[in-house]
Amino acid sequence: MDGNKKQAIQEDTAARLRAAGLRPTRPRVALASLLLGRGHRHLTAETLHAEAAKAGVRVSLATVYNALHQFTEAGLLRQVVVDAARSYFDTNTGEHQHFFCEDDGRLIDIPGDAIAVSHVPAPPRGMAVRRVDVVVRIKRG
Amino acid sequence: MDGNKKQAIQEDTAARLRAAGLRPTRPRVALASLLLGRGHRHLTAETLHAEAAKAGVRVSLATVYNALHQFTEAGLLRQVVVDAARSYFDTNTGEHQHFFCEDDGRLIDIPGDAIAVSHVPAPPRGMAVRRVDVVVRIKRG
DNA sequence: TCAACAGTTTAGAATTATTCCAAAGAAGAA
DNA sequence: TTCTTCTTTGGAATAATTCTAAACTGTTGA
Ligand SMILES: [Mn+2]
Ligand SMILES: [Mn+2]
Ligand SMILES: [Zn+2]
Ligand SMILES: [Zn+2]
Repeated sequence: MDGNKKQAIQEDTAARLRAAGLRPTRPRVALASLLLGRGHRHLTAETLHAEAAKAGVRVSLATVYNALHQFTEAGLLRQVVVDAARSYFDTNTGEHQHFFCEDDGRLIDIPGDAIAVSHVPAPPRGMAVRRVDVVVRIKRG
Repeated sequence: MDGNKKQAIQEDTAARLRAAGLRPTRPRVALASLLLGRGHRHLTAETLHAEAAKAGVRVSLATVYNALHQFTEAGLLRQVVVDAARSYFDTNTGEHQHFFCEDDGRLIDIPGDAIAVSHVPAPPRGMAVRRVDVVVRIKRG
């Protein structure tokens, strides 16, 4: 990727962060560029940290965790809970669901209009539905 | 609960464990009796450990974890993943789904015949669907 | 009845993911 | 610039869970 394009992406990213009420600091711009640059992805804090390192961005793991949570709060990411051991973050914030491969821990998107959940009962009085998550657990065989 | 009834429950439990290929040891019988005695419940290792202690059963936390996993493997329990922080176990192994209250971490059953997931796409070639989990996340307000 | 083996329990250490902390650094406003 | 407010960060702290190796117990078959 040439320098001009990279800079353009970063300015775009900075604008998104500012719009979300987050200071476009060097670490945040770098992480957000990595995250939001290349289509939809599912990744963990460790994954992102490693990817940043490979891209020559030196950020602490604490900063990666901070950024992931702040981005999620800001609606730039969505957190996916499928495995008790680790937390996944999803750059696809649109309505969709997931296959979760129990063999290798991989997540695969299921378009939101492909799947339908019907007859969800009303929640207990005083409670509001925040989201309906569907996880289709799959395995080899 | 009188002694006779308690003993009857324990003999019943021992039989279930034996049928599942698990030696009916004192800790396992005690835990299984607590778990399978009183209707459907959702609980964590800590919860069960505390409950055992209150019932006068001294078992280590390691044993609680072992038992929960073995019981799950044997089909006496089902594990529910809704919160990245802790693992829930469900004494209801029938087909059903859950409300998850994000305020207090409580799980509420949704009968399996009340909810329906349709148009689940076929999994990738060579993969089989193990289960479809639906979590309706709710909160106050 | 009981030895002997295999499976089980357990205390405590280890592991792992994640969060916390307090000091040093960087961004925005003036 | 200068000042103020966020941010970042290395390292310590947490918390859930797993591991380990030694002690213990259920089962079996002499
Ligand atoms: Mn996608
Ligand atoms: Mn954890
Ligand atoms: Zn996704
Ligand atoms: Zn349930």
